[in-house]
Parts: sequence; C-alpha cells; structure tokens
Amino acid sequence: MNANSEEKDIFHRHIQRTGLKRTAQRDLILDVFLRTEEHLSSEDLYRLVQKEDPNIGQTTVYRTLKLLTEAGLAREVRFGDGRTRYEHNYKHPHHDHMFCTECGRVIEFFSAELESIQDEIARKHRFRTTAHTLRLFGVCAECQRIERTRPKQEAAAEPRVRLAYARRPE
Amino acid sequence: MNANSEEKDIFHRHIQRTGLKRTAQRDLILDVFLRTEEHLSSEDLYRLVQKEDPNIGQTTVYRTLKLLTEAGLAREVRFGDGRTRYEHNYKHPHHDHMFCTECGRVIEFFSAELESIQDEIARKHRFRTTAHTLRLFGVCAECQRIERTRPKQEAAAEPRVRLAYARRPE
DNA sequence: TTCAAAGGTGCAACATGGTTGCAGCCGAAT
DNA sequence: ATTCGGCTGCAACCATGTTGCACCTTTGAA
Repeated sequence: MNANSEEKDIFHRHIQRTGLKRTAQRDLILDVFLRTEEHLSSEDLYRLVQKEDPNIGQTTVYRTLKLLTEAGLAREVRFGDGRTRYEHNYKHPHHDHMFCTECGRVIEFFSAELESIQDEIARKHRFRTTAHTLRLFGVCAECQRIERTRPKQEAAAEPRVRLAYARRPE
Repeated sequence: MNANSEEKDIFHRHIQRTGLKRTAQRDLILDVFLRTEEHLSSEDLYRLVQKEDPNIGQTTVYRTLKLLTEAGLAREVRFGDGRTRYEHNYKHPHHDHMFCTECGRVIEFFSAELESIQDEIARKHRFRTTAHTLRLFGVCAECQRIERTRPKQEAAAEPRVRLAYARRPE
C-alpha cells in the first residue's frame, strides 16, 4: 500500500519544517482525507474519522484541516450554506464549481478563456487579484432526469439540499 | 423630495399583495436602505437605522431585509467573511464583484462575454443554472497606492478587513 | 534510555451571525 | 370603534467556528 505517500511526505515535511509534531491523530485524519475525493466539511470528515478511531475529537479534525490547508494539501471552499468544506489542493489546480442545489453534488470545471477574461477585467480596474471563485448554482443532469420521471408537484417540493440562508445564492 | 418613490411603491404593493402590513419601522428601514449604495449587512443597516429611530430592533431590520429581498428590492451577497450583505436589486441587474481584502471596498462589474462562456460550460455539462456568482478577491487600486507610499513592513501588516475564516478565499 | 520542553488533544466554554417563540402592540378592513 | 391577524422587540436558541486549559505525547538532547 503506502497510498498517497507523496501527500503524506509533504505533510510530514511541513510539520518538520514548522516545528510541529507528528501524531497518530493527524496521520489518521490526513489518511482519511486523502481517501476521499469529496468536498467535506470538518464535521463530515470528523464522522468518517470517528469510524476508525472514536477517540478523536472534533477540534482535532478542525485544527488538522487548517493545518492541511497551510501545508497546501487542502483548500477551503464555501457554497453559501454557511459551512466550510475542504477539497484536495495538491495536484488539483485551480478550478471552479457547479453546485447542485437538489442533491449537493459538486461538479468541477476549468476554462482558460474565463480565467483570461477575468484577468483582463481586473487589469482594467487596476485591481490586483489574489484569488477568485466562480460558482454556478442549479440542477445537475441527474437531478433533472429524476425531475422528469416524477410527478410535477413532487418535483416542486423542497430541494434535497437547502441553502440555509441563501435562497437566492449570491 | 419623495426620493426613490418607485421602489417604495413596489414595496407597498408587495405588502398589499401578500396581505402584510405597512408600518413605520418598515418604511424607515426601506428609506435608509435606499439612501445608501453600499453593500450593507443587517447589522450595518441596523446601526444606521438606530440613528434615526433608536427604538427599532435588530430583528425587525433583519426581517425587513428578508422582506425587501422577497419584494425584489434587495439581493443577498456573501463574500466569505461569514456575514450576509444586501445590495440594491431593483434596476440593478446582475453583475459580479471584486472585493478588496484590504479595505472591504466592493467594485461591481459585468461582462457579457463571461456570462455567455458560463452558459456554454453549463450547457456542456447539462447543468441547469439558476444563479451564479463570480468574485475576485484582491487589492483595489486605492489600497495599492497606499501600499506604495508606506514602508514595506507596515504595508505587510494585517489586512484592514480580515476574512474571518477565509484566508484563502474559496 | 530517560527526561524536560514544547507542542497536541479533547472537552467544555465561548463567539458570532442567523433565526425563532412569544407576549403585547398596532394597522387595516369592517 | 372594534376586532383579527400581522408586527415588534426581547430574549432565547441554533449552528459553525474558535479558543482556554489541564493533561498527554512527541521530540531532541543528555
């Protein structure tokens, strides 16, 4: 095995370099994180980690995610439902997201054309961009399919993922 | 006077139509909201309203902003610092934002080209977009100017607006 | 191998922004 | 003027995120 050893190396080197300590908890949390390709909240990851070691606390997961972010292995993402999620950052270069408001699915995409237009707009405003996000909210192909095979009124029911305070996403 | 009477009409008609009631509080809150062109949080607006009527409560401002949003006069915007802001929506068609992480300034922009590329990407993924946001984070022209006229280390100090839990914006 | 220093852990408490229950207030239609 | 039902403001509540702290563990040095 030794899966994701490259990322693990990076983590341990980061820990070394910054004078932190390697612990069983951090190793496990990183391992679980690397094994998923989802966009997990701290809470989500906590629940996964719990299954493998029930003694690990929320706080540790929370802090370790911050640490992974510093190490460049994770990246924070927010979709306006008031919770922070984390995605892989190492060897997962910049991209944007579509967020399905029915099932919560996240679709990643990238467009060089979009990027360059953004750069140009920023330049025009003499704005020095350090980061950006583009997010499309809507209904994914799969959920549209389900919609079509369901009676109208049922389809019009509550979305399965509610954007807590973002009924009209930004 | 009778400033912004068009928006006020819309509001009163919305209230009528939905069987709600017109109150002095709502009128004042709307008036204050219309008088500013900023992107205000509920709290911000509350403070402004307080100056004109100290008896009005947080909750009322909060609920009235929701109401204005329903009436189509306001629109919620979030910049990842964990607080919801509101901007004018009536006769302020869709646009995107640049957010200065130094001073908090918000610059609005619009690009038809960007929009159409986004539509095309969504189409390619058979994604039905209902909303989208594009946000550029960085340093505005003014803050860059200030930066240049300040000693290096001072310039490197804390940004004046801290993105609470968004050191790396999404 | 042992030990001290410094960092890590988990709990519980706290912070913040958003949201809601409720008793009393008030607008609007009659 | 009355009555019904919506409105208001307070305080309480909720969910995330964050932090203080007593105790535990890692690490590097002796």
